Formats: sequence, structure tokens, C-alpha cells
Amino acid sequence: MKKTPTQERSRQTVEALIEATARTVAEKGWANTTTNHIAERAGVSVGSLYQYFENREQLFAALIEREISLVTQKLDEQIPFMLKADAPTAIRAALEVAFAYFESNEKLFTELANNWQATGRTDFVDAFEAYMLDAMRMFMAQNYAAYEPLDLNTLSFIMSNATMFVLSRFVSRKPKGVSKEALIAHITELYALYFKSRERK
Amino acid sequence: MKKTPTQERSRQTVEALIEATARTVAEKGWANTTTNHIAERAGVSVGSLYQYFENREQLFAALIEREISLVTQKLDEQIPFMLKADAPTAIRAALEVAFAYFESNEKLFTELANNWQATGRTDFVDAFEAYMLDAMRMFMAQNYAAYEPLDLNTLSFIMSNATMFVLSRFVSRKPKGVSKEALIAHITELYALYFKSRERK
DNA sequence: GGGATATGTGAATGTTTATTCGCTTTCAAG
DNA sequence: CTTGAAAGCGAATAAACATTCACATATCCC
Repeated sequence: MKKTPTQERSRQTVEALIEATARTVAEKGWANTTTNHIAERAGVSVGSLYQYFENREQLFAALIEREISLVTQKLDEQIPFMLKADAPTAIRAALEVAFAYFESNEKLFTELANNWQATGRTDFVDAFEAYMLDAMRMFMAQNYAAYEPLDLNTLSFIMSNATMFVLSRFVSRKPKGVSKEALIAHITELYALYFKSRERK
Repeated sequence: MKKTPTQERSRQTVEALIEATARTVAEKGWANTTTNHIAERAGVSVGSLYQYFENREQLFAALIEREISLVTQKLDEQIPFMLKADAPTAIRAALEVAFAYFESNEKLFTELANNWQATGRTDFVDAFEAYMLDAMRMFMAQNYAAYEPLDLNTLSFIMSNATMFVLSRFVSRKPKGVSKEALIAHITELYALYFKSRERK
């Protein structure tokens, strides 16, 4: 962020700008979202926008960050429960959180999923991957006696990316012949079978 | 395509344009690829470009189509082998084809992976999904006695999307702590375990 | 050959928007 | 109350490119 807002007034401006971006993106798509329109919608001038954001793209990045932080917050809430549960239950719980989030604003989420890559920034997903790796480490630490050693780096890389993109594609495309329930069930089983195969006998 | 080239000369022009697009995209990225530059590089005028493509984006779409057709061709070559093999062997063979393709031109592939979504077109991946579903159906038909009925729609949706995006992300990001070999081994096992669990006893 | 059709040309156009900057208003501290 | 910093303003700018079009050349077919 170009300039850090110190007063309350400006903090609200920044928030209003991000929220206006979210709404506009959900409505018209990121490609058709202009800085002037965002500013207008946020009830401030374009000049103010450029006080806090270097450029148009940084605004989009800020929006993504806000959304990711929302999801991880939701996931955090489930962690105590997941740590006590067995693998299939924990996996399903995480999937359901992700689904609920995607469904809370499909249009916005689809736009984010379709455009974040074009920003050239990878830190968004990197952060999420790191979060998942961490979560899996915690789970394993809790259940260390039950499983053989796993290559968690590879496993979490696969699982976080696979899940993220499969869900994102499901929500944005609504494929025929695939129901939400079947999707959750299959992904859960796919992962759970792997863990089961690594249980100490 | 705006106008279909009938003479040999124009067919070469179209090819030159797509090839010029591929090279430029690999070098500078799609965002920095201008129509004028493509035309120049292809050795034709911008006007000619617009004889055969409605707009800049259609050129990008044509490039993606070309690349997808290249991969499916490579996969086709493996199909006879895969049909005779067991599930893990078949899965691994497909993964290796995909990897070989991605590695043949990482920069180009990464750009395609990062920008196809912004075109708003879904048919590219839809076609690939359909291809995978078909391949799985063939495999199952060949081995129908060995497995319980599977929800192939859901399964192929998950597997094709998961694989595509995990590999694409691996190639474009080179994550620490994850090797190509480990990745292939884990994905193979993940899927193979699922099939195994559905074997008739 | 010659008419018709296909292909090729590239300077000029026009539109679109991100970004700037000189100026005003608001705030907070002393 | 004063004053310097923070926040806000929005008309004007400026650059970038995609796309067009009036004209030229090549190819095909009779």
C-alpha cells in the first residue's frame, strides 16, 4: 500500500474502496472494473484511491488478500474440531468450509479465481499452501503414533492445489453429472484412502 | 475464425501468426503481446491478422487450441499401452506425457495456464475434461470385470482438473521441497488407491 | 487474357482509462 | 487558535493499442 492510513477517516476510505471493488467485480468482472467507477461507488474521488494504492492492480490484490483472510479465519475456527477427529472427518470439515465460502458469493469468487493469476503474483496461493502445510503438520503431530512418516511437502502441495482448483472449477462451471455431495464424498475418500494406507498396523 | 483461409498462402499466414503468437507470449507474456508485434514477427501486416481473427483474443484462443491438440495427440499415442496396463501404470504413463509437454516449453505453458481463464472461454478445459472422461470410460470397459461401478463423471472431473492444475502450478512455481518424481509418485498412488479400493474381491 | 476472388498492406483513427497534480478541506496536537 | 500534516478532490493528461479501410497484389478459373 502506497501510504498507510493513520486516521480513522482514511481507514474507512480504504475499506470502502475494497468493498466497492468487491461489489463491482462481482457485477461486471475485473476486466470491466475501472478505477473511476470504484472511486465513485466508494463515494470518494479517484485521487483518494491513488493515495492508498499504487495502481489498479494493487486494489485487486488487496481484495484477494481480504478474501483469503476470510477463508482462513473460517478454517481456523474448525481446527480444534479437526484435530480431535479422524482423517476423513477432518477432511470433510475443511471441504465444507471451503464450499460454504465459495457459495457465499459465487460471482465474486469466480472472478477472483479467473484473474488472480494474471496479476503475476503468487504470494496469495503460496500463503494458502503454507497454511495447509501447517494444518497438516499439526494434524500429524497430534496423531503421530498412528501414521508412518509422510512426505507432507508433496502431499500438502497436491492436496491444497488440487482441492482449491477442483472446487473453484466446480463452482464456476456447474458441470453436468457432478453433484456437490458426490464431489465432497469423492475428494474426501480419495484423500482418506491415502492416509489409511499409511496407518501403522 | 473470421475468414477461413482457402489457398495455401493464407494457410501459411495463419500458421505463421499463431506461431509468432506462441513465441512472443513465451518471451514477453500475453499481457505484453501486441497485435502489431505479432504481425511483424510473423512477417505479415496487421491487416492480414484481422482477415483471419476477429480480435486479439481469438488469436490467443487459437494458440491454446493448438497446444491442447498437441497434448491430446501425445496422450492418444499412449492409449493402446494404457489399456493393456493396470491402473497405476496407466495413470503414471498419462502423468508423464503431461509433464513432458509442460516441460517442453515452460514459459509458454505458464502463460497459457495463467491467462486462459481471463478469456472467459471454458471450452478449452471442457474439451479436455471430456477427453479424460472418455479415456476413463474406455479403461473401465476394458476392465469392467475387475471393478465395481464407479461414478466416472465425478471421478474424471476431479482427476482431470486436479491433475491439470497441480502440474501447471508445479511447473510454473517450482515449489521447494517437492520433486517431480515425488509428485508423480504421489498422484499416481493417490488415484491408484482409489481404484484399488473399488476392485471386486 | 481477363475477370473475379482471395490475400495482403500499414498509416491513420478513435477510444478507453489509468494516473497525475495543484488545490481545498479536515484533523490533531500544542 | 494556529499550524503542519493528513486526507480528499476531480478535471485534465497522455499514452497505448486494437482495429479499420481504401487501396495493391496475387491466385484461380474460364
